[in-house]
Amino acid sequence: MADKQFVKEIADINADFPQWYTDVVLKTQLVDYGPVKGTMVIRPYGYAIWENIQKELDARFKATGHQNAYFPLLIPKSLLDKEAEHVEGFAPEVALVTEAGGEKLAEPCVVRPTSETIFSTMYSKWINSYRDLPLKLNQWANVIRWEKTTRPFLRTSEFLWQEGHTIHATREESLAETIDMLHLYSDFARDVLAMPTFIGQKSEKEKFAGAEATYGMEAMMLDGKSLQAGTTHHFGQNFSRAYGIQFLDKDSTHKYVWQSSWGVSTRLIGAVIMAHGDQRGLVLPPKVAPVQAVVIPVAAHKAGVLDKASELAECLRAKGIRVELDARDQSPGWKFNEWEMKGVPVRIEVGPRDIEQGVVTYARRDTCDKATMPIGGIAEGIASLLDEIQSNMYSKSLAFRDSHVKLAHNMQELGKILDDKCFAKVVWDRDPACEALFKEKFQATVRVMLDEEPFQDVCTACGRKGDNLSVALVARAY
RNA sequence: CGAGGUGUAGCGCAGUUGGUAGCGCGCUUGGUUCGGGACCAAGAGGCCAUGGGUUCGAAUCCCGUCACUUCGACCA
Repeated sequence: MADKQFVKEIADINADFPQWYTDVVLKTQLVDYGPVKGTMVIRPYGYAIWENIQKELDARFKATGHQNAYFPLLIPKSLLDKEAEHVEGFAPEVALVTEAGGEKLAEPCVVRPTSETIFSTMYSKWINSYRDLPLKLNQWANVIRWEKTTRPFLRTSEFLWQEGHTIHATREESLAETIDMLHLYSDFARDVLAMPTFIGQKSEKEKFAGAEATYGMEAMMLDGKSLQAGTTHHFGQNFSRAYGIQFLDKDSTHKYVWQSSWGVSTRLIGAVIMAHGDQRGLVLPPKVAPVQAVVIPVAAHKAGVLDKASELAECLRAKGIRVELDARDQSPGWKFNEWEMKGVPVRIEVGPRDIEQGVVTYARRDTCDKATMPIGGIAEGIASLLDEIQSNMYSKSLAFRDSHVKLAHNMQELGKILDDKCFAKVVWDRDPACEALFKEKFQATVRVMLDEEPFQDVCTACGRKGDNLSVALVARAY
């Protein structure tokens, strides 16, 4: 429940950011811990954020020729075992079902940690001809990965996500899909989550188990740590060979399909919280906020106030704004704080004074500014204010990010940059030993390799020249 | 899985050298309030995480277990 102590506890968000994060997700009633360790109960307020993310993303998937489907939660263990690298990568974290209905199963099933194996199995049955390709499916589902340590939204044993699995006749097409989806994600993060991201290829070490290449979208959190907010994978023919997904091509020969997969999860909610929050709690971008505007009557007992407030709420609702009328019997100040903590973008106050002057008082969450606007045309006014907040939040995030990225020419600089809670751009010769050095010295990792020209001709880590130099983003990460 | 921390009312905590349980918030009822977490009054709510010791007596001391949590290693 919202309380005074909470506002004090998070007074300095930089002092203990992870703690602030945990407090805020629990106390704003986004989630509770589940009875099974590492699981979370997503409460309605938290789930509504996910629903908004789903709605926006799903529309983008459909617009790019994808369809939704659903595949089973339980996967026979033997299916998982077919792709060697994949099994090895996921084995430590799969949950295994060995018994059901009081009897031991003939073959144990894994609870899906991801669904490449089952998609591939079905694809092998469905695909005959090049005419069946491409096939671009997505599913909204839950998966289970038995992680060692967990944090709500960022890493839980069970999480919700979407996973797209596509198969194509050619390598080029499948690679293009992988890259296109990466951009779809980062556009989505920018336009909907108001969150700038870095995109690029993952290092060999950070690659998805079984993939030929993995691409990632990294977002900067307010404490200067990075969060992987989405990934896309190009599998080449690794899975199609393991699962026998073949088609008869125009040239009358059998060929293996080329495959991609991509996903984002409820972790995006965590990303939004950690990218925009402040001392008072959540700050939600209007496009994902469960409640975009809250109407709070002031002196509700006085004649006409409650009527006016509910009339206003109705007017905003008619305009398609997600609005809530808070007519609870609490003092206005109490409500102000609660809704601020919950990150509602706009608060509208209606009191006798406003009514008399034909205005409403509003406060925007992103800047905490308070002003008035005329009651006439209120719906249009609030709608455009929401747009303004959405774009302002992005500008603010972008400015923050850009001022927290620095070039590291050598290891001394890199250490300093990371300690200043910034991201570093390094020049890297792609030697795993250099990558290991980042980790060993600074507990930092190569997040992604950026599509940029090297800013010097030697590797930041080892100082040697090389013909394989690329710019990489190095940061400490969640 | 390693290292710390914490388990006492729904939440946050106090509880002194051992003597049988308290505070704030929240909740219920009634009343006054209402422009930044209002006030008064009356209530309800506890196997002090758990199992074993020590003791006349344990929330308190000792040992074990479990849970949660933070930091590292691993991952969306």
